[in-house]
Amino acid sequence: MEANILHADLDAFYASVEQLLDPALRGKPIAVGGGVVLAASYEAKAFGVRGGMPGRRARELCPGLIFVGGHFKDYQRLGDAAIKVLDDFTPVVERISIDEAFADVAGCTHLFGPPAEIATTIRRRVRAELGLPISVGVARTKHLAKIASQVAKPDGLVVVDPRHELEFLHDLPVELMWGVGPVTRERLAGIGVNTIGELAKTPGWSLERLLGPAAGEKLNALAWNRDPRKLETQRRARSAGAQSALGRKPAEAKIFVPALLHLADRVATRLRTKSRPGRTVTVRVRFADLRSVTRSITLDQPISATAMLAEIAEALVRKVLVDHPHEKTISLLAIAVSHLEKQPALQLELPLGLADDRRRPGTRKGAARWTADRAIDKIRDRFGWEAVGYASVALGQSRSVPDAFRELAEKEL
DNA sequence: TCTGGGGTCCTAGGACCC
DNA sequence: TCTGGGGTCCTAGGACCC
Repeated sequence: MEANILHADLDAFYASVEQLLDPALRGKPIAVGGGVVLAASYEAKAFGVRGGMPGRRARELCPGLIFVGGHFKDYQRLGDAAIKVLDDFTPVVERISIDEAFADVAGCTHLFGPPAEIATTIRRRVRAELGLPISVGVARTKHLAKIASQVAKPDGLVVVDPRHELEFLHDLPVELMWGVGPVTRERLAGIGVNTIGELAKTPGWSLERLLGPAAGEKLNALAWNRDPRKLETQRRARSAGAQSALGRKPAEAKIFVPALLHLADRVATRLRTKSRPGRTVTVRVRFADLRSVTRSITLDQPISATAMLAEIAEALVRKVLVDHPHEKTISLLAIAVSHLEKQPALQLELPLGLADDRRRPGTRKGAARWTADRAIDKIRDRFGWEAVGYASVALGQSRSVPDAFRELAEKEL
């Protein structure tokens, strides 16, 4: 069995793009974002600056930190271009995010040489054609290839010889494994397990007791590099959602009703565009102390109408507030739709003549809404998102992340 | 003026059916 | 009639990833 799986990962992607576009930023600690750090350059990471960190905290850690506004269109363009380089070698590419993908080169080594050579060519081309550093890991399994690319960073290549997989793996810390975050790392440390080798030696029943049946089984398999996963080139999204941090707002209808309408508009429009209505609606309400609560309902029929989604979300939020009568302040609202179905575009939520029951959204009211949504979708197709809709005044001021950044994170439905 | 926004998967309890 | 078991779906919460 050869090491045919590549994992390619652009280094500090957004920050590298900024340094590419503005040479004055090269070699300097920079952060993309403002209120919150969306990405940090390696120079900034050296000071402990991390993605997701509040801007103020980042400035404390790194006094010379330079904040730059995001060139989101360029991120999309350059991320796509980098993945396209992989596509030139093999059709078996699984894109994980804007800046990261797996490729299986088993079928093309006769054309392009051994996997390590292909990886070297990919790195050279991305550097020459796009001006960006990219790290690549090469191994026999996805999990190992992913770890190898992390080890290779920044701007490196690591090939794991199939004869020496466990030697490579077992000295590494457990948190390099896919699926081991802060909580699991601490739990493992509690039983004296810090490296992947120590994890491999831990009996299965012990891991299962500590982490649950699925995680125990999975981690043991990964620690011995028994990772049977194949590349999935055509993954469909299983849910779609939108959220908005509100700062601190009173838990009142005049706040959450318009905010939910705005979120429902974002989500439902995406569902309609892709003809993927969904049956389960989930809302999340975060309180002032950052604890959050969810409520969900699963409908008999899938929905994608903006007003319908907004109404259901509103009912669920009211349920949350009834269950938490002492919470007077909310700091975030979220709507997600799951159990997505695939329906022919013209069949969406046409009136079915059923009673006006919340679980049966195909009502007479539904017909008018369907028409209204279609009208709004059409206007936006021609004149852009801002031309019409439910732009929320309530969200206007506190919107901390540009819409363009949200769109980068959206998965293809 | 105390931390973003998009996702995936797992768990556990309860309802319900066979 | 009572008891039990298995499977599936729903709901709420949580860990994790980019």
